[in-house]
Amino acid sequence: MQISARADYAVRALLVLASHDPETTKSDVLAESQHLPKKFLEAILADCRRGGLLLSQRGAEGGYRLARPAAEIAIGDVIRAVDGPLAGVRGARPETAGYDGEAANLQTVWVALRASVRSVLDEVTLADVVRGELPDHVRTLAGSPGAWSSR
Amino acid sequence: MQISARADYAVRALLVLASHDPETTKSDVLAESQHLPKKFLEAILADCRRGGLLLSQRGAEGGYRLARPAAEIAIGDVIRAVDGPLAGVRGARPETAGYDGEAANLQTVWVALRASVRSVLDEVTLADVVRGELPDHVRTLAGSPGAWSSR
DNA sequence: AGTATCTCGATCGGTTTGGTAGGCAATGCT
DNA sequence: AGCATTGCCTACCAAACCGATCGAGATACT
Repeated sequence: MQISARADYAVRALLVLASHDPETTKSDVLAESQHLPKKFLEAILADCRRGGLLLSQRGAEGGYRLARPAAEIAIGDVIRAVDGPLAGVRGARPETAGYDGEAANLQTVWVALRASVRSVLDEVTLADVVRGELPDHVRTLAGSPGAWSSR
Repeated sequence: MQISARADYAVRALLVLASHDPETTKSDVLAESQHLPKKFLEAILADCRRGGLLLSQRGAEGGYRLARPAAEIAIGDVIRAVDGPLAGVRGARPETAGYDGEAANLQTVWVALRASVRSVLDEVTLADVVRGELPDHVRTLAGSPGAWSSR
């Protein structure tokens, strides 16, 4: 249940792109404005391009731009592009589990967990984060007691 | 956002222990009844013991048993015992992020995500899963449209 | 004491992760 | 045409992690 460096960097870079929409921005600018390792970021941006989130332009005056409006790209889309499926059990999808005995109902828990994760990551878009206006559902979660303290 | 083999195995073993409560059960039985690699499971059970979830008895007639009633051990407790914090960003806690610029509000998203994960894993206990009676909140999530299909 | 169990600590090989380096391909400017 | 700029691909590397195992230490029974 960890957000990898790839996912974190990808989201941050796309947030910068979203705020510069629709002009193209070069990777240098993205890396410096969020203090990300340049070459590593390039590899991540390539994943986003292959995932259909980004368009790229080579050569001088080149750079990247969003393939869709920022309001139509969810955080979950970005994570899926760089890390694969949002949630899984031992590398596989929760619905393909096949537990028996006392663990028979465990599958339902994992499915509920995935649904819960999706309810956050698939509802928040890049535009939401840039504008600082998160969906009510997400604001409620972040404002619930103990949300900001470790456990 | 993956459930590791350690976490999956740990939960399944503790579910068996919960159903045998309060008698001690040896790792052999746990491994066979859920088809888990025996020696690997032992290492995982040791983590649970150090985490205060299990009591162990060495030697002949030894085995493991729950340190608390099954209704007072949440799935989240088990995962924390074997994998550390439930949710984090690049190995650190979400609240220690320190984003700036366009990503300033991203921290709130990660905190909401963690709260969402906790709302499932910290509300479901071992006893719930064994009895097949999950909290309403979790049943609603698992029953929501699309919860059982991949994306 | 001896022995059969059973847990515990250390270890190990392979994969993934985070990050770097260099060369090639495409584009625009002069 | 020639050159500077910028993305793209392959390879490489160290460190961490993951799944799994071996040998030793603790306990109970005879």
